[in-house]
Amino acid sequence: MARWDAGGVYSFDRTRTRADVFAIDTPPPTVSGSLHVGHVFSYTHTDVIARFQRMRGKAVFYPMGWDDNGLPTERRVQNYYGVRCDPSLPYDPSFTAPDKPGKHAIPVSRPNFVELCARLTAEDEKIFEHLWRYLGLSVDWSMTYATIDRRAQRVSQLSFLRLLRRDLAYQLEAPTLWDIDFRTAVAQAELEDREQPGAYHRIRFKPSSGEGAFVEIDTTRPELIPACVALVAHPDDERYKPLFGREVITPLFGVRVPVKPHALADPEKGTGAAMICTFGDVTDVIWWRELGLPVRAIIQTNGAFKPVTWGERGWESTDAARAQAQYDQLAGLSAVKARTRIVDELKASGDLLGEPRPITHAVKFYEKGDRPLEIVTSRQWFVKTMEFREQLLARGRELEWHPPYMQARYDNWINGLAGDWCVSRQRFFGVPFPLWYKVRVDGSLDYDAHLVPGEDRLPVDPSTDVPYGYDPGQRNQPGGFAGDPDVMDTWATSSLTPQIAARWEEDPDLFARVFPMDVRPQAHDIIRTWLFDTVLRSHCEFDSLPWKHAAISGWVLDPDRKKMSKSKGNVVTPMALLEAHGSDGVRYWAASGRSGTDTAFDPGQMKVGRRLAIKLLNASRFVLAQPAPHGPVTAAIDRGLLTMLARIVRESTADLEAFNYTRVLERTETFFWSFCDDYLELVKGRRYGDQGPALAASANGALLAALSTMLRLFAPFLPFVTEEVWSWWRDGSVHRSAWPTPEEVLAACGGSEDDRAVESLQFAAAVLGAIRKKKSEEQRALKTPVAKAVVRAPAAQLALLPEVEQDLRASGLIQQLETAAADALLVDVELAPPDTPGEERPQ
RNA sequence: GGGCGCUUGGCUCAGUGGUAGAGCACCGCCUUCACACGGCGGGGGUCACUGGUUCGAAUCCAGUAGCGCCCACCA
Repeated sequence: MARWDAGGVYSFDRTRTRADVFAIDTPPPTVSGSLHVGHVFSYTHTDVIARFQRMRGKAVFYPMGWDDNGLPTERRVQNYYGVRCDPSLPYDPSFTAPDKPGKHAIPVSRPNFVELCARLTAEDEKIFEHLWRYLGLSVDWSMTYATIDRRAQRVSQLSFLRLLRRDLAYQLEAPTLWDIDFRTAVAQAELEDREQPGAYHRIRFKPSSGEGAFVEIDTTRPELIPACVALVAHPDDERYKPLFGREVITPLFGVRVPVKPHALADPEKGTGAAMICTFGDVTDVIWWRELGLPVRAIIQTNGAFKPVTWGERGWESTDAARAQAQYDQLAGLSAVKARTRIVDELKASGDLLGEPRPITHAVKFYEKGDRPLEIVTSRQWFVKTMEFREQLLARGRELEWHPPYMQARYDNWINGLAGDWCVSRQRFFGVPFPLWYKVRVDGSLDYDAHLVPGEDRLPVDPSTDVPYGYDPGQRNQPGGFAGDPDVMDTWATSSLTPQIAARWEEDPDLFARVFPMDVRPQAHDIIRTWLFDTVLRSHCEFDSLPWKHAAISGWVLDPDRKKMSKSKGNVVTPMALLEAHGSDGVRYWAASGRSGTDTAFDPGQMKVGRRLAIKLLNASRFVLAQPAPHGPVTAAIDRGLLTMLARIVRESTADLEAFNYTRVLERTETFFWSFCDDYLELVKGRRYGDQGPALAASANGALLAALSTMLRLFAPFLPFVTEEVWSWWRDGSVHRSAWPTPEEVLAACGGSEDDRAVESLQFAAAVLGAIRKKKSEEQRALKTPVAKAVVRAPAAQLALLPEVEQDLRASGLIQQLETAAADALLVDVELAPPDTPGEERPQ
């Protein structure tokens, strides 16, 4: 490793033009988590491609980023140091974190908190880099970035301001998906469904006229009755048609709400009528918006029912005193507790019909959260995506997907988009929105009056920096300014990794040499987030794809076919693996996993990889012990070997260009083993001069050419062992050597392919195999001489015999060799008697 | 509900029109002068199921089932 660094083997040559560059948009791993075997797996895939392209002569732009931005870091810092962020506190320059977290979290200011985040992530990054180097990633370590560093912040804020200037970013107060524990908005892309137990409650609503039947609905969230603003049913539903336009009275609270028709109401579900609340789920939001309903919000940002004085606008009740009394019981409670309470009240009032019927249903969660999402009205920043849907689908078709079927996930996601991208988060550790608002004389914020910094000032922190034309004393004062308190979604920054790594608008020369990049390697679970968002940003800013290829890797599954993850406790630490099986061994296993395919964690394969590396070491030692000069390759089986190898080189080059690395490794390995088992055995005697110097030179020439080629074919997969062997006899690094070409291999044996020579080699190997089989069947030592061998074969094959006979006699220890015509190859083998003393090599 | 992928020997997987393959595991043999962190050999599969196309199907087409994943406005 030290040698690679010292020689600048992996340095990016920025004098090269775009056509000679291969640029990789390396995924920045989340440093707050630990690296697991899945990282080793997918990063190896990328490294194989990087090494191949480098040997092909490309200047490989292979940076490394650290994703230290966002909630995972916040959470880790909170737990590691035992602190919590309180933005209202002033910065304390003398603050030092305790060695161990105490019982109670220590409140610290936002700048102090951010300092702790930076300190901890810096330590994590060192550990990560060590592992990557140990694994042998051919990253240019002079080009690292972190998603929270100044460069990333600058790019992130710059890109945001550009979107804002073009009206592609906007602010809106609207119902937003909200995590009540993290107390932040979350985006559609961060949702996941989880099966949760719940129960249908059948509730009756009294007609406001006092006449006619009660209207019954089923709901899983009866606690939201005070937030009910309407009932809804399908427009064609005969049962409810007469009710459309009329009003009903909510139970317990006595609020008059209309009955409305809407096509989304499913007559098959429940009673066919549903309660619309502000807001129980995303369907409520659609109904509320499309039917123009009022808001009766009751859930606060912490998930508790907010205190309400009944009688506010929109909260009229036929019995305000009763409504207030009912509601006072709920105020301050969580949704779950409120549900229990209200069910008791409904039972008492007779408005709950029958018992709740338990069900299991999918509920939306923030993917990192522990409690179901609520929908809370708040002011958030959005980036326009809906209007670009068709164009983004076209970008998806333009992108080359590996494997191709992964494009379906991208299309699926775009076709399912429900709204623009909410990019603001009510968190502390992240890239701040680079703007301020004017404060009106009455102290309220004028959100339409942004104050934005010049691009040359970026990055800014609006909580400490001051907009032009103002002085710090005017912060939060009437007539003054106030900083936007939010930070951006981590994906808002991560979606700019090509721009960050390529130093957009900072180093235009570099940017022009590497952007758009060649490949984005990533896993399939973040196509809807990272890949999609990156395409969006590039499309908006540059009207182009950010890269030409998307190389999608699968997951590593444990033997039970479950995704390996920390929470399941089935993760093996990567460092222990690398130490146990060797980096080449682990890489061998990883490289056997095809693009997009989930792969079983398999230490057995790592052992095989290590064995291959050792075999390569030993075979190389044999090849390089050149007992006679090497010279022109003339013998048939030597030319056959190089012809086969030339074909493998041709196929492997095409496969690696197409990101199909598994096939290359498999094919090269198969060739190498037959090279060891058959070819080396066949030429062993000849190369020592048994058949004279010319034929010895032919064997040695072929051995050297084959070894040189195989080492280079293996180099992207097994960088350590190949570099070691290369250093025994060649100058420089194998990883900077030229990728082999068929022409180069054939040049060593006369310049053209030779089918007949290939057949000769295969024929000789088959005869040798038959002799070995006989010895094995007879349970005799391999050094047992063959008293007599009769090769029965078609005439065409027998015609090949003279060219390989001497090699066969020597390697098979054949004393008497005869031939006979036959339809297919069959070898009669007669071994020397067991007690024959002359178990020695015939001359 | 829509979509994608997978289903080949005990295990992990190649193989996409022409007589079923590899590695691991298993069994047997061999300390051969590159390699016992080794080598050689062997047993083992009606290629999920049904139908179709074809001279011929693991391979192409249609459908079915199971598993996994992605997506969706699941009151």
